[in-house]
Amino acid sequence: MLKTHTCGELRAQHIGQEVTLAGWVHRRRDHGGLIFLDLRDRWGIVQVVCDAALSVAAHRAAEEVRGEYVIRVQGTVRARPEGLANPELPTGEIEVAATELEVLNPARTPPFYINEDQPVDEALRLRYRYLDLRRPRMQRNLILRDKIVSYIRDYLHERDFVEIETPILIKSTPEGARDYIVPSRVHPGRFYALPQSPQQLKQLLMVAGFERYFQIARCFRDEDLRADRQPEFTQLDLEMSFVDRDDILELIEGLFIGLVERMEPETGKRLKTKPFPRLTYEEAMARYGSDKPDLRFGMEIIDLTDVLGPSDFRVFSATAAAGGQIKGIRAPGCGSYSRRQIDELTAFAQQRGAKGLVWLARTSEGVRSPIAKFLSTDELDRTIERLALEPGDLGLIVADQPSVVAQVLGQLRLEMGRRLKLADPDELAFVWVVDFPLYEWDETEERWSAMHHPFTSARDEDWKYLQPGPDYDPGKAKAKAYDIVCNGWEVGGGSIRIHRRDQQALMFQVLGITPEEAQAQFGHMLEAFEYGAPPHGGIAPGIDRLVAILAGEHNIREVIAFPKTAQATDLMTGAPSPVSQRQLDELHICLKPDES
RNA sequence: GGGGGCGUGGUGUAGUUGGUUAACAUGUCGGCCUGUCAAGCCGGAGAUCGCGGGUUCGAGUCCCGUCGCUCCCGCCA
Repeated sequence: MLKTHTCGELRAQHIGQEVTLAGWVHRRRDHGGLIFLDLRDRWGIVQVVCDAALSVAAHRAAEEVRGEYVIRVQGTVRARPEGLANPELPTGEIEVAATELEVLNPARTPPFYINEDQPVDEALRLRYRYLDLRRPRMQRNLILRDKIVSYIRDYLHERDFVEIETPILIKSTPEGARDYIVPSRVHPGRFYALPQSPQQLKQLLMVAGFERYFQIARCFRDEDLRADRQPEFTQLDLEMSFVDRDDILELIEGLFIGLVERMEPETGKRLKTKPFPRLTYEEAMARYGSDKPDLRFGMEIIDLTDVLGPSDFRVFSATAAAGGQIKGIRAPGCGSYSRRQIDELTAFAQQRGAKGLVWLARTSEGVRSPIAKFLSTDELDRTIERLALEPGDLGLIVADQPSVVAQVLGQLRLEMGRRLKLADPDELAFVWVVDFPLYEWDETEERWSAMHHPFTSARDEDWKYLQPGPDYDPGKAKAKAYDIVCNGWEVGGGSIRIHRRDQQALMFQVLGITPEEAQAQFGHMLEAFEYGAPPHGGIAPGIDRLVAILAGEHNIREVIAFPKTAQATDLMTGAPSPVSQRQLDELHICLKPDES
């Protein structure tokens, strides 16, 4: 090693020791005959004093040194003079008096500050990611990520799980997200796909008899990005045999509770409730307008259809008559919102599909609302009571089809929560959402599609909705599927799988996949199920999202060493980039004329 | 594919209803300086205001297009 100690470890106990340090020059303070260097390595910062009176050579070398130079220093640890300790620094009691200073490598002036936590344009950070990663924020986040992954591995190994790698080059399947595909050189015109998740492979590992499998798995989806979505991301992929839903839920709940509590000293994040509450999908949609509700605050959505449906206000009565809903939320203390603020909220609601937004402010005198004149005293009183409006509160009401009402009020709830700062940033509100529908209707393709994926089991009592016959009604079938949600982020999802060939065939039939197509695309799965597949199920929590939440970051790029931009490019390497004609030829690929 | 936001010395920002030489902080370079720790003091350099076009006597400012970054909708089994 080029160093005997790390910069961060030196304390008063080391006083008198000869040490050799190596690291980056964090800051330099030149007093003429005396130069102070703050030397930084991964473990911390220590002050090096280069005194011309002590070593002319070290002092002369320090005069040439600049920020981010890589240097090696030999010297003696000594106590700082009386009253000159720096309480801001863990090493602040001491300093290293340099006897020798060697520049291992000079550095150009960095394009942005490394020694200050000043905001920098993200494009610049990504272009010079290796410099960005030197900064304390990214060092902290990536080290936290390592601790989290390490905790997860320990937890699962203690419970007899086996970590098994699965291939990155696999077969493309039409279901789900758009695949990243890789051309085959050996087989002209054929392609591999990168896994959207190791879903089928982990199920086959259950057929193989491993019973408890996990993997910290990279997954790839060629879809547009979001703050919580990257084209490649990492999942804790996990599968167990001979389990039912609650076995998976209890395993993961134990993992997350233990993880959060272990990490609390450095994250400052604490659980809002344990054990985790459970909501059915229906409840979540009805009460929070979302299948990933932020439960750090209340502001539940209240059903007013029975109160306002019969009213003389045409919008309400017409909506109720058409099978729609009238629902509202209470925005505490917003009764004094100006016309302008109300207009903003109305525009917000309309952008999300509402035809309009009805508001109702309770004042000390009574009620102020554009629709007050259409409502009877009784209807008004019952609305106020149902919404629990206190004087000074604002009620926001939407009338529409249930999906629109949920969408709009769910978003409005989050928006009001933000405005009123109702969510505690240091609180983690985990919640299970269970009993998802097995299918959702795809409007554009006019067919049923799997809400989770086509290997998800229906609830035992719901298989009848898939059987051709009088009970056939796929929309009614609920799945043995579950999501773990935290602070409004979907942190993971899973299900109990189908393990019988007849049930899998039924599933494909409802999805409109013919037996021939099923054979071509999933033949290996169907065949495997004929060789003694155990009942099994699993879950796949997203590591990036989990780490981001624990790190207090609002974007998963902050917990990924080398992320892509929102346009799925890598500003550091320039990927994606053109390739040579020779490479294309080898792969039997011909570009369209306007795209080459 | 659609909508919103941002783009001004290396970095972070200011720049009024269009009006003289584009301002501030910090960094950077040079000088002075032996107890600083965001060191201090003095001096210097550094911007075709993302790019292209238009309106105008005059554009950082207004309009159109375009590029980049970002957030959201669609999409994400």
